[in-house]
Amino acid sequence: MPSARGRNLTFTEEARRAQLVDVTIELVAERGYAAASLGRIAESAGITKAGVLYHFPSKQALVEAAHEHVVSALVATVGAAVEAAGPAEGPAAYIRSMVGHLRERPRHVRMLIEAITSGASLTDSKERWSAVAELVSAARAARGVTGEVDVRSAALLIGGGIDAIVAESLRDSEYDAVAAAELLVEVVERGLLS
Amino acid sequence: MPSARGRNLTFTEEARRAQLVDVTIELVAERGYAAASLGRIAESAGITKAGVLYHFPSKQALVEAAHEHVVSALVATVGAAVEAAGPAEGPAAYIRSMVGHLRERPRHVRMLIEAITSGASLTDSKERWSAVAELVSAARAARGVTGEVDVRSAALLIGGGIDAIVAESLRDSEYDAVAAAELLVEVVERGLLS
DNA sequence: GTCTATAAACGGATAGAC
DNA sequence: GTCTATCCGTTTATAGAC
Repeated sequence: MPSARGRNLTFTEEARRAQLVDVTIELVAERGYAAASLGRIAESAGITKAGVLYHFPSKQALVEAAHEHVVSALVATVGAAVEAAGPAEGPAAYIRSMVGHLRERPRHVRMLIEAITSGASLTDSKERWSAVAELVSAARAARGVTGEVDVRSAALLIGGGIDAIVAESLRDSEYDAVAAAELLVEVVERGLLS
Repeated sequence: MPSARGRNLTFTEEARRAQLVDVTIELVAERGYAAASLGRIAESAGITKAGVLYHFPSKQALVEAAHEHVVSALVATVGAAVEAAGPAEGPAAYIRSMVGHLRERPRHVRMLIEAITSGASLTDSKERWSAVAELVSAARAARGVTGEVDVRSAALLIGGGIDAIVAESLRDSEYDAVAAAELLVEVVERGLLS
């Protein structure tokens, strides 16, 4: 894959880039976006500000790379889980895999939050809920459920529930996110899929 | 009420403080926390940076005052609505008043988001969900519902749903947040209160 | 009460040495 | 490929005039 630098990357370059993306995610996660300055990123990586800017043309490019990395990991996991499940179980698979994936990657969660609140162009809200809305529609069709439901709102409620569960398990590691996800699945089944 | 400055405030001081809190909320809402610098706040208020720091000892103090203002308005509205409703209708009243209040105050929403993501000490997550959890418990008792439910998770799902609805209506003013709130009420009734 | 002036630190980014 | 050195803008905050 050609890189953002317009040529192929050497192995060491690739490794450095990956390391920089990694420390960026960590810094954003632990101390917030504002604290993730070039200086601190460089320090965490063991090089200097200028060194960082050799690998990425600007701080924004680095942050975007970090954001992309996090999103790619998420969609890969969740996409596979949803496809593995049948249409009738799509929403449940989505909920379980989202909660499972994010619960195991607290640093990714912070990164996603910052990206969303910073009005990131990458995070089209519609992109998220419309995919979930289709899962809901497909599940209702597969189950032969009659009646009308606003699938957009249904999707938003599912997404909001997931966010809340993940956020809580981030704050309190004792919180049983898996059980909460099962409750959400049940509520969705009873309230939206029947 | 004695002020943070350790004495009573004159009327003009009070007015200035209120104005500064107001422009702070507006700036945070429109351009994000990072863009709400002392300089821009001062400019928006028609005075200078030093002038701002006469009224508030630091930028952080000003931001905290703005945050408190927003939270106070929210809890006053929602608290009244919940008390006006009976125990059986507590969760529904909570959902409707939260969505209604925040939908009418988009700037407050942004302020709240920034406060939460900035790891504000003021926003004890437990403080929010435990109050809602009690509403759920009371409603179940008032309705004579049997069976066990994790009220903490129930409260989190309600809160997450509200957040998602409000966020969406913030992004798309065409979105029917009131109808979405009714869907959430219905889902809660069917999935958590029966 | 609000101003000017200024300090001191930090932000991202560039040039050029090695 | 990474460093030193530097630039320039911006930030919060203070001192002291008016």
